[in-house]
Amino acid sequence: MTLTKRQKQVLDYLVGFHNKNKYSPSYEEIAQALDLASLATVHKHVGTLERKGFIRRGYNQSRSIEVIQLPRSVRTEVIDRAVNELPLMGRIAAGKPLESVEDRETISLSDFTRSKNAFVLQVKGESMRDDHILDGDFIVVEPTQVANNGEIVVALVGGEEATLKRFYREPAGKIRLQPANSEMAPILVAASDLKIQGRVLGVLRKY
Amino acid sequence: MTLTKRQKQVLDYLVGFHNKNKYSPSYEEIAQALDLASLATVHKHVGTLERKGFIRRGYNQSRSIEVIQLPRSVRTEVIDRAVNELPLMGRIAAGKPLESVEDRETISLSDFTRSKNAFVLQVKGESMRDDHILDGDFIVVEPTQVANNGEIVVALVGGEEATLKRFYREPAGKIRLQPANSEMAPILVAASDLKIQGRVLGVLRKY
DNA sequence: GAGCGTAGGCGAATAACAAGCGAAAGTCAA
DNA sequence: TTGACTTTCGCTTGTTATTCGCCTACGCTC
Repeated sequence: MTLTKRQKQVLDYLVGFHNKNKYSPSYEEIAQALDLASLATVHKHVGTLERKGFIRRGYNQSRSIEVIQLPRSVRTEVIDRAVNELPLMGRIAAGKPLESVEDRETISLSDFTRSKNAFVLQVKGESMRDDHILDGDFIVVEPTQVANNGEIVVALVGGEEATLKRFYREPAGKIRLQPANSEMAPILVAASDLKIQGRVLGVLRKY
Repeated sequence: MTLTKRQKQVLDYLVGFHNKNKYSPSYEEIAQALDLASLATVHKHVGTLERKGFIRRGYNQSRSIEVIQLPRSVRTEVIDRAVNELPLMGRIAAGKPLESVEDRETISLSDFTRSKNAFVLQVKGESMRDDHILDGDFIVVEPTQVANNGEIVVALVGGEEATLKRFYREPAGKIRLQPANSEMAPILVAASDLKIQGRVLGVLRKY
């Protein structure tokens, strides 16, 4: 159940009043606080809040309004969001102080996966350095058997060695696995000797 | 069920608004936030989100949109696994077929944040290229006013321009902001002209 | 490339509901 | 019984949601 703006104001007042006085206000007092001229309006608000389950009260009993505590699920929701999604505040180097941002786009790991069963590997070695993937970085990998030219893949050469390289088709059914490091030579293998394990969707780095 | 970019923006706004106000926005307010001229468009988006099961609402009732949270049981399996945590399968370039993995370590965004209120910025420009941070990368930023030598910081120079640079203290109360790009010169400023906005905890890149 | 489905969009008219009023009548506990 | 409350009635006036017709753009299939 949700509240409208006005209903929330009424509820807030009820909570505040009770916190202060340990008893609940009369309709007259509520009307004054909310600048209402008619008790009928107050009555309607109170009725609505009761119907929606935010308060309880005794029929015809004065000052009998009780605020019902919110269940924990609300709190959990907030925390879960905070942990798993980070707000995207904008772009940097645009020349602005990046303060007040109302957009509230968010980033979560799912933005990096798309397919449901991606996994992460930690990179060892410098073979992709010139592609800005460093020793210790984490790569998000989508399992697949095929790849397109130029994509970064995790591949198994000759059934033994797993490597991280860029993938290129060459003439005569050959595949070239190209490291991004001028000190390393490309690997040329027959397509039959190569088993692609996955394609790289993203990179994560932790300082 | 998946969302389009626009739909996600709408949902993000709904979540943000409700977190802030504890009640939901009117269609008018949604339209303004998303820069839409017609309420009909908002209505269609809201309808779609409802059909896809992300929100619930009362027919003809104002401000009645509720964002649906998955029950805890489902959440643990689906979200925590697929969305927020990815299995860490091991290290690559170690020479193994990376199949059978029993370790089941996981990576989640919270591994990148530590502090509770980190946020994300998208990098524009090439100023940190030699540090392997590229145009379009996302950086995870922890808000802070201080930094240590050599850390990458988001800083405001002269109250106007926000930049991403490495931070170094120099003699005589000067600060040097060092880009990681041989074509760019370092910036030297008095400490009083510099306001640090945050420190970079990590980098996320999406291909 | 024509045809089709879906997402995203616009404005304006219409329908529902929320919020308000005043006055009178009803309840309850001291 | 009385004073301090709460309920109820009919009616008005915002505020919001819904709907209709029509448009563009994109990706897919035949």
